[in-house]
Amino acid sequence: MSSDHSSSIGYQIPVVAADFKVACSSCNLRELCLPVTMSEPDVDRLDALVALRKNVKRGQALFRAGEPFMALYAVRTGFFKTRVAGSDGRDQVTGFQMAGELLGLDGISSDTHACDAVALEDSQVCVIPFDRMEEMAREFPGLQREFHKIMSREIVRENGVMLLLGGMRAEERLAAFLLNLTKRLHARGFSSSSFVLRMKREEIGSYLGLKLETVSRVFSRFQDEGLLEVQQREIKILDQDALQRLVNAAPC
Amino acid sequence: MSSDHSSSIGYQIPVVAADFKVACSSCNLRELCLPVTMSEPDVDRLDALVALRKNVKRGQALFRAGEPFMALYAVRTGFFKTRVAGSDGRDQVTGFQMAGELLGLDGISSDTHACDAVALEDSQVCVIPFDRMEEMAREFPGLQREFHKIMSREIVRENGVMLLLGGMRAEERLAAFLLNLTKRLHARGFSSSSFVLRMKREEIGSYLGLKLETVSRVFSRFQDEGLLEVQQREIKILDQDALQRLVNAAPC
DNA sequence: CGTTTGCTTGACAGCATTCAACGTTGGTGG
DNA sequence: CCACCAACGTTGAATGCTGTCAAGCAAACG
Repeated sequence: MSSDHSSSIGYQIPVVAADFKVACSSCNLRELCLPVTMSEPDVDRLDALVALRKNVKRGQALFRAGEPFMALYAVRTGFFKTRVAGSDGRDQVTGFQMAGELLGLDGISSDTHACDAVALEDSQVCVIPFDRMEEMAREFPGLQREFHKIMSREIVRENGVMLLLGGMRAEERLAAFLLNLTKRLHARGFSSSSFVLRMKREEIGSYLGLKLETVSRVFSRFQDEGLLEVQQREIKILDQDALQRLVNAAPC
Repeated sequence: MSSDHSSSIGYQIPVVAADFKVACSSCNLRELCLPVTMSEPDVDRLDALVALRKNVKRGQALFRAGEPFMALYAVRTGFFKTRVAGSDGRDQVTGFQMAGELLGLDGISSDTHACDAVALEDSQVCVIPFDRMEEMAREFPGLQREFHKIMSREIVRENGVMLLLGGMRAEERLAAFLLNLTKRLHARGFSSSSFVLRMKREEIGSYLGLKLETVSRVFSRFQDEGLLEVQQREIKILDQDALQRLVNAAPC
């Protein structure tokens, strides 16, 4: 949209014009992001790794399935969803990413992105050219190890989602989802009992293998039972233990 | 069992006694396994990476969730399933692995295995000490890149399973499962139209988020419709295109 | 202030699960 | 060799959870 406009006034504003030169060494997300285990002097060297930052407006795609894979992206601010498209138009939300989390790992396997990454609110990411990442991983064992851990963590996370999708009932799925959110928000210094959902019911439902009406109904049921308060996207967790018990509970 | 016996006759046969010293350079799975993209001389160096082979009898676990993570395992012969355990005893099969595929990637994230790997038939794996793998990956960009692709491929595979578990109906799930099997068997030089399932109905069901009765029913329905012949675990695909159409078909 | 988008709630239908019985296979021992 | 048992697979009938369809409401946006 903005590029349409710029071309109409006679010259093209390069994409990077809206982006920023930055440094890991001075980033407040260091403890959550790639450099988490790296020593001080090594992190300085990382500054050569993250070339620039990139803004993504709410609703825009950071990348789309089929596009060539060049870089990983670390979420700096904002919130993303990733989704894969089924052959018939169905799509499945495969994850939600917040500050400090990495996007684009799916692209490595075939040098082509396998999913879409869409910003759910105005966001900013650090662009990590993958070739350079691998070069530096060869030089810094700490970076190499951390990167492998991040990929493995993603595999383990998806294992957990498979468990959820494979056998849990609607209430258990939503409880697990909310507990996962609270945990990640807490790790980032936000309140884990009171927060605003960045995604709509339909996106939650897609992620959890439910229809949006079911998500809405379960929210209402949780509220009736006093487990939480819900008003549109505003959530207040009232009984975290009860949610935890739901996740642990046997199916029948 | 054999170690019980050996201790009863007065001395302990070390675990590695049943294992074998081996070389990637002379392995017939080179085109399917880790060294797939590596040049001839580099593969020779890989021989230092794969220390030994290990036999796993049908029903035995190669590793279990909670055990310390030390090595990756490349399936040489046989067939495995991986499963995660839900907190209440439910478990979810997260994958089936055949020759050339890697086991243990889940363990990297926390230095602890996150799932069980169980042999579905007498099997043999190559043991790849992970520390050494990382060392060599720093030395050989080709190995590094291939390893990253393998991890990414696992993430993409799980994305696909999420799509399947999240929105597909029983018939579509089983069709997708069978097509995936035929593809992998074909890549290994086996018939893709006639094969024997290595897993039971319950394990297929767990992987697909279905009960074993449903799996059985859908097999029967496919047979009635002339898509395949099924007799216990023996499968003969009669109409692969129809199965493909099922997977592509819209839900309604 | 009206329109659009997202959320909630109700009634009904459908697909998969549950429960149960029966059939088949393979191994063991009489 | 056959009987028996245990494990696995098949099939039927009934229940139930979630999906579907539809209407109404609330919030966001221009």
